[in-house]
Amino acid sequence: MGSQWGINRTMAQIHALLMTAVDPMSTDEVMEELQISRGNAHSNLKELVAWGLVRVVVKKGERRDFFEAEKDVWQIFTIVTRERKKREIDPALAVLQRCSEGTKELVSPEARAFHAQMRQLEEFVGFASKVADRVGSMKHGFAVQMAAKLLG
Amino acid sequence: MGSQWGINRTMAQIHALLMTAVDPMSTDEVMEELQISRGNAHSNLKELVAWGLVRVVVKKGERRDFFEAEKDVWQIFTIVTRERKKREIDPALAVLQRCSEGTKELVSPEARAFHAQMRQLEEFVGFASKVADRVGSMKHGFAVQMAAKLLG
DNA sequence: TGAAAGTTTCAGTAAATATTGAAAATGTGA
DNA sequence: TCACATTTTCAATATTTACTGAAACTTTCA
Repeated sequence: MGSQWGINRTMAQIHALLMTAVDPMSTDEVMEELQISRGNAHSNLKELVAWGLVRVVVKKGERRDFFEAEKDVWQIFTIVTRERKKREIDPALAVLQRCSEGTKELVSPEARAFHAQMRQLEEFVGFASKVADRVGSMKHGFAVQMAAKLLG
Repeated sequence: MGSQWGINRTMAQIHALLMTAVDPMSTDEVMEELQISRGNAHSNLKELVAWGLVRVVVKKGERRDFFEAEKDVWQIFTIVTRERKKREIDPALAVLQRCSEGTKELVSPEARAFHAQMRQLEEFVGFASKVADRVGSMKHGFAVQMAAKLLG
């Protein structure tokens, strides 16, 4: 499912596997189940942990690490919202601000059209940024209320 | 900018070029400006037209096609919202419905956990689908009101 | 009708990304 | 301290995706 969408196949597979697993799994179990190499399992698990979608669990008496996915759908959504904002919206906004700032003084018709276009985009992306912040920090209950209003 | 994000480099470049161009451009002008092959220019222009982000303009007395980008930022947003819903949310929802339907009757603890997880995901994606519909058909003015409430 | 202008297709190639597997590094208990 | 279990890194390779350029096709008008 997620492979449609920016995320690579293995990472999506591992996430799905952990989401539906009853207990935390070791790297070896993941490798075995999905028939992938150690390096691949390792790097994708690391990435999932970096996203906050998967947690490392230490079992007492066990030396190796076990992994467990966040299963609450709303939690997953807010994590992904925050990460994507950070990785996609924030850098875009920075670029747009430089573009519109750097062309502010130009006077040729083309330059003025360009500047106006950049300003509009900047405004929109800035708006998106604020919306993402709000949504990413909403509690589930509040989101449901919101939804009721929006869809009612 | 857009290359962070699912869209390939050339397509993003062409869109950016047309967005900031004052007049519609021909395939040859696009090729020349971006130093890309005819086939590449052609297929990406076609794709942009399929998305509805670019329109074909026929100039009288001119045989070849000219291309012009939608420049209104809110319009672009609603187009992208609708397209992505169609391409990402709808198919995902279909898969989830099959998953949860197909496991409804199973009784083993693992299967029940799996089913519950699928149900939750299905519910969430269904919600996302409705939100996308609403947002994708909002008028700009209405969205601004909404935003004011959300951010106020 | 046919030659010029323009568009579309597609097999081959290039570029970008993901994956492997083995070696190096790190941690742990005796 | 060493031997062993585990994690991490990374150069080589495989896979996927994008791009080229030339040929085939279509349209238009003299």
